[in-house]
Amino acid sequence: MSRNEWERSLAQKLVGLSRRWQTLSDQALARLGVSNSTGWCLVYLDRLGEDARQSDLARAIGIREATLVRTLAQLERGGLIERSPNPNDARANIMRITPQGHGLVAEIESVLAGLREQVLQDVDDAELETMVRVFDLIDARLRERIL
Amino acid sequence: MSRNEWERSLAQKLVGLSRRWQTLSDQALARLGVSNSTGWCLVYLDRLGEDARQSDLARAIGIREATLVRTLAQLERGGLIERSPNPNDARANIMRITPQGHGLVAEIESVLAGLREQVLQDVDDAELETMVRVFDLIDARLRERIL
DNA sequence: ATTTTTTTGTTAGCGTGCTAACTAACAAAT
DNA sequence: ATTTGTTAGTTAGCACGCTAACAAAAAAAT
Repeated sequence: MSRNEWERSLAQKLVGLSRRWQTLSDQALARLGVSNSTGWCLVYLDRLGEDARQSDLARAIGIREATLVRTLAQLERGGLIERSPNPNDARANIMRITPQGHGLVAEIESVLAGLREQVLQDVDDAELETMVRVFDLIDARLRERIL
Repeated sequence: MSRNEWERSLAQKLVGLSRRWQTLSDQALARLGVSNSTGWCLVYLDRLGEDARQSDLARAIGIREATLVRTLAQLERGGLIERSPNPNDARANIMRITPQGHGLVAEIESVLAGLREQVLQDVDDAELETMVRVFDLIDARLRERIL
């Protein structure tokens, strides 16, 4: 197997893996009434606190602001967050997690952690750290080529 | 950093990486008039030959048949493939790559290989093979939990 | 021969990422 | 003070994955 074939194999498996993992997360979170996307959004919002901007949240999650808008609207519709105008800056919103939403955060993290544990059970610590390190290398190259 | 934190890190980076890689592939292939999805579809179709079923093609690419239908329609609209009824089986189509489409296959593969080479330049052979191996481990667990 | 099951492909509609183009508000420069 | 630029958020519309439900044909079972 040539280097090129290994590379192609990696690229293909990466994409399929990512897709399946997200699908599985969606299924696992379904009984909580959130998806992988909305769930992560809630978790990060909780972590960042109430003085975070939507742009901060988007960056933390790794999506565009424009994409986040829809996700937030879904969470708001579901009664998990509320948005109100920011008195200090009329452009910005203040995002607050409702009590109902707050009660979900820990559960979401727990479900996702359990899923990861199962899915990664065959991967030892050294391999795990290698993967993360290599992902960072790859991501750096991707980011410098994007745009 | 706990095992759980490493696992979360891996999951997050995986998804972001996959998304960015696809975006970059789309950009790189744009001047050929195909996207990452339609490009791969054409490449696999070429590889499988003309007696392949749409279901075979979908499985090879790793997407659902229903998803493939739209992709094939795009390729057909672009004049890169043609579909005609299969005389041996009235349910099935015969998919043929047009001369124009055929001329693109090698170029698509070349562009994608070049991109991979750049993006993976910091990853040595051992790491590459480790990644592929671990991906297979993870994928097996994912697949056994899906549905 | 008829009924039942499986296969093949399709449509419809959802979810979630993206870019481009926009408004409104704030900040900086002149 | 006015112009110019930047930042925050939004909308509109595209791409491409998915599931569910379907029609038509083929294959298998009775």
